[in-house]
Amino acid sequence: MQQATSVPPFSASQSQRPLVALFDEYAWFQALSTEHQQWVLAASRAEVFEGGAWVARRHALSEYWLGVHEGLLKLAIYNESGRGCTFSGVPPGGWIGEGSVIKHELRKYDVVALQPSLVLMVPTATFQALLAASLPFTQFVIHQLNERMGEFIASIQNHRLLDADARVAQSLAQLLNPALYPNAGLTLTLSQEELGFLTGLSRQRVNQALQALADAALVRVSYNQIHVLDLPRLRQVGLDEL
DNA sequence: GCATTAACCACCG
DNA sequence: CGGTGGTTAATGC
Repeated sequence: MQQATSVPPFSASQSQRPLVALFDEYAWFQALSTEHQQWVLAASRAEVFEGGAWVARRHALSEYWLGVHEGLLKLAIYNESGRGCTFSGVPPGGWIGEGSVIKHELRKYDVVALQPSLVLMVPTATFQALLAASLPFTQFVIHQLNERMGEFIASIQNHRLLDADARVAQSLAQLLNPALYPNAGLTLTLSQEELGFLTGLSRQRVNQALQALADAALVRVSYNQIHVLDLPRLRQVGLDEL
């Protein structure tokens, strides 16, 4: 894995569209006053990361609040021997890193791009200023933290109570949680190996589970992609027996 | 028995 | 070629 191109000048993004068009897709941005929107646009930037690139490193200063505009990120920890532990995947529409930004802490996990990704980067100072000045922004952050807390609790429950097939189903469903990831589509470009890291299962077991879910017409699997056909039923897999 | 691991190979891009 | 994924045999719980 290599660092992606990272020269952060003050200017707007090097990518195709103007920043305002990117940010305007997010409800929290639309809820800001015009003045507060200008704060964001003046200080933020968009950056493209290659698949496999580090977006942020554990133990580094959290300089940005990160939004996934396109692609897919994951939150994970790697030890010196290269063994990793994946906590969460973050599809388009997801915003991460409030915790470290709010607490002025070093980042507690690595952020890796699993696919070529366009990431919106809001500087820590801007985030703090919005939190202090904007009620809509504060409400959004509380909602976001609350929603993700629920997801992590569900993750622990899934891990301890559900069989492997249901755990895979729940992990996929979590990646499509509209409250956290409003811009995620129904197709995930994600290798079965990565889904194994995400669920704590072997690649082979994930493959079995995906075939079972495909047989039940809940998903369709193709090369490096998983297409969700029936999200409501996928969400329900394994939970009826609890 | 069921799941994981390693190994091998075929296929896709 | 490298990444992905289907399969199998050995091993572990």
